[in-house]
Amino acid sequence: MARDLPWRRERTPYRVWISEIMLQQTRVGTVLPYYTAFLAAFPELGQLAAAPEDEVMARWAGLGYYSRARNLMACAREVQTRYGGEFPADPAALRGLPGFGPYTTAAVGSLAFGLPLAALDGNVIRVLCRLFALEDPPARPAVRSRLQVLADELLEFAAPGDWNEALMELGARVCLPRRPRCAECPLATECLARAQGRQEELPRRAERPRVPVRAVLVLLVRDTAGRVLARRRGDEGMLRGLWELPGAERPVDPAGLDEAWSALEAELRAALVGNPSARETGTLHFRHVYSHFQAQVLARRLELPGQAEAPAGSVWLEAADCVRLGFSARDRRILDEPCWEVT
DNA sequence: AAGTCGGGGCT
DNA sequence: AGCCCAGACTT
Repeated sequence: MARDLPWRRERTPYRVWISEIMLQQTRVGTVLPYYTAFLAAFPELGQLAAAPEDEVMARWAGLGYYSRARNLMACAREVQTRYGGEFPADPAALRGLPGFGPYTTAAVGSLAFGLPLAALDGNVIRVLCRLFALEDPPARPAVRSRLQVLADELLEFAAPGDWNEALMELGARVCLPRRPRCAECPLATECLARAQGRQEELPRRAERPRVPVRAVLVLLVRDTAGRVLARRRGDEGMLRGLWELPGAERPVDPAGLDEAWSALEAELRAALVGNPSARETGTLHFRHVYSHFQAQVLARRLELPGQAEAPAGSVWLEAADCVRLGFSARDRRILDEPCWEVT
């Protein structure tokens, strides 16, 4: 039995599109609340196309892979101006839109328009690698092409949308990455990996390089009025366009973390607070993992007497603004932390 | 073909 | 702490 998910209730191109972009590299359970809020804020494509960038980014904040949100806005505007506000029911035209790669083109094309395109996502890749006992790691582009051919051949042309959804659902709920539930699988008798007892070994994972570590120091600075010091990130680099708490970071050998934090705190407090009477009221430590590095985060909560001038590039935010504006998950965690270690 | 780009849940 | 996820884009 398939799950009852909000984007399955009405398969309109707009709703299918939003869900597919959000679901890229992101689990259903994570997407659900974002999807609901996003559709409430932008019920139709025209409203998304006309929305200010900051508002869209704020709705996306915390989901990650923010280029998806930027492509989403570019795509909405292109569909509006070039296709009169309606997604084109054509594979090549869809594939040319921002954020539409091979998977999303097939997913939106089949689910929203019934186009005969086989969607190859992580779930389907796993199912096919096991079904045909493919030895080669699917991370390789050559293997990916072969999988696409297999998926194309299997595709049920009478109902490509239902077929894609069913295959992905099978991967998500039965053909699990670890401990697949072969007893519940309708393909168990056809599955070559299962016949060989190797369903747990396939697909073969490509080994990953160890991710570097960065020491990160973040300050939650509040004044007497309860305002919080923050700044908007620039237009380049990671997390661009999002808001952030003042912080500093540097690459570090895990053994030298304490020393790195001390140095970072010294420079940051001098540059930002510059006030020796700033009172430290709490501290917080956690690890935050990004795509290609991990951050060891030390956060300090500071109370500043009076109401000082904000340093260049920074502003004092009211509490309501802290809720409304788009902060990354790292800073959202610091802003929402109820239980600081008292120092 | 490799690197960049977030975040969270499960084991 | 490692793994993986309804990937796309740049170099």
